[in-house]
Amino acid sequence: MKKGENTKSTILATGLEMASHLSLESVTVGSLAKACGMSKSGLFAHFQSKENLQIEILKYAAEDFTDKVVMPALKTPAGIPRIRTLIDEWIRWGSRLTGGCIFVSASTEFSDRPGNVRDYLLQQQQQWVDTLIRIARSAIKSGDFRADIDCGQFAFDLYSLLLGFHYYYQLLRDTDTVKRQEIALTRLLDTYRNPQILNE
Amino acid sequence: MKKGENTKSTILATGLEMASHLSLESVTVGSLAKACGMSKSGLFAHFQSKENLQIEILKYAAEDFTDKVVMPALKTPAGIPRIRTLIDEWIRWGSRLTGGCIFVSASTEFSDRPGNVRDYLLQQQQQWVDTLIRIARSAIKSGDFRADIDCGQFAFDLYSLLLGFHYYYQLLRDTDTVKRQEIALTRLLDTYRNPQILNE
DNA sequence: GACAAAAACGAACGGTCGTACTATTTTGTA
DNA sequence: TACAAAATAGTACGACCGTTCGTTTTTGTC
Repeated sequence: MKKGENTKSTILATGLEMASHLSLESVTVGSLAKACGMSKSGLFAHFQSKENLQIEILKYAAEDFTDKVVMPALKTPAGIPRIRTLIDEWIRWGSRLTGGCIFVSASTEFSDRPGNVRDYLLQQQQQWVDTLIRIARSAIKSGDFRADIDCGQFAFDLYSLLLGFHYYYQLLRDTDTVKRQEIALTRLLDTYRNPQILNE
Repeated sequence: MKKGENTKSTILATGLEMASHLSLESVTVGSLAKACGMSKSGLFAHFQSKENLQIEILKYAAEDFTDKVVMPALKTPAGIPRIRTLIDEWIRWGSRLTGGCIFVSASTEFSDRPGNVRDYLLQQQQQWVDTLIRIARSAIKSGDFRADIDCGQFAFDLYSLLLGFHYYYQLLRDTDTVKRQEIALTRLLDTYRNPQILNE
């Protein structure tokens, strides 16, 4: 039987969009049920608690994120091209949702709210930082980055940039955001880049 | 008569701490009243709506922020020392609250929620970006920064860095955050710095 | 087409939400 | 000290919250 699973992913997709638009907490069982055209109890039966619903929304988002952001990057040649793909797809992924990347908003929302949601989110985000670090390492191997760089520092720098983008784009709605991000990214990559040895 | 004003600022201080810890939305009239040891209706009478309460909390926070962050910076000699003071005080200001800088969390919370709270917050944040731009301009005048730099870009770069700090510090609780931020800041300042003309 | 399992529904629960009223207490001043 | 004004409290409201439970509908399989 699979009717249930079908409904469930519809619920999660709607819930994800809603969570991005407002917040994870304000995706209430009642409002989500209304948005899905079903009853509160019918929807609730798929999850066993609201906490579970929130976690499943995050899990659903993470799977989609891996598909649409991480995988395409890993398919791109290691080094700067891979990093560029990652950033481009990150921005594109957030643009599909009304409120931008849900992990950014959920992170600020749950950073001080102990519980399973926070634990799950934290694990996800550490994984994301790890991905950034691994991509920096592969850039060293490919020769694009110098060998003596601090990959953890690179992850910090890059994610800061993405957060700046999110903020400028979502709240300020600054029209120069894309340009600003591009300038900052180019400069950041130059900082870590292996000096080109011409005429060798 | 001034008893009321006294109570009001106690309420706002408690509300600010609560909003930083959880979120602006979850500062409910009931819970805030309980935290202040007074009745719901007694507290509510000071504000005319919850929206108003939220705005007044933001206003209260902004006044404190100006006092403790912006003013000390403006008292520091223009240029890189002023920028350093601004950053140091920004970090210190956020550290006083459980959940870090309230403007960061409120920004992600209200970026997609139309209304007076969002309008007020947006105005505040544009003012903040303006402050960063003006500080960059004064750094040009003081000779610390080159004259050909894009001050708007500097504001973007600097605020991205602060957001990265907030994220690493609040959610990930990475112990290297201060070090990471320091490295990134130094590099950023070097990017904009006027080349030192030695032995002139 | 029968039948069990799965899925969705409807109604109800104790609680809390923001807000509106009317009382009561506390305050500053004449 | 009297008294108006300001501040706080008490109570009640309709709405929605997350959750439970029993019922009904839909589904897949023999």
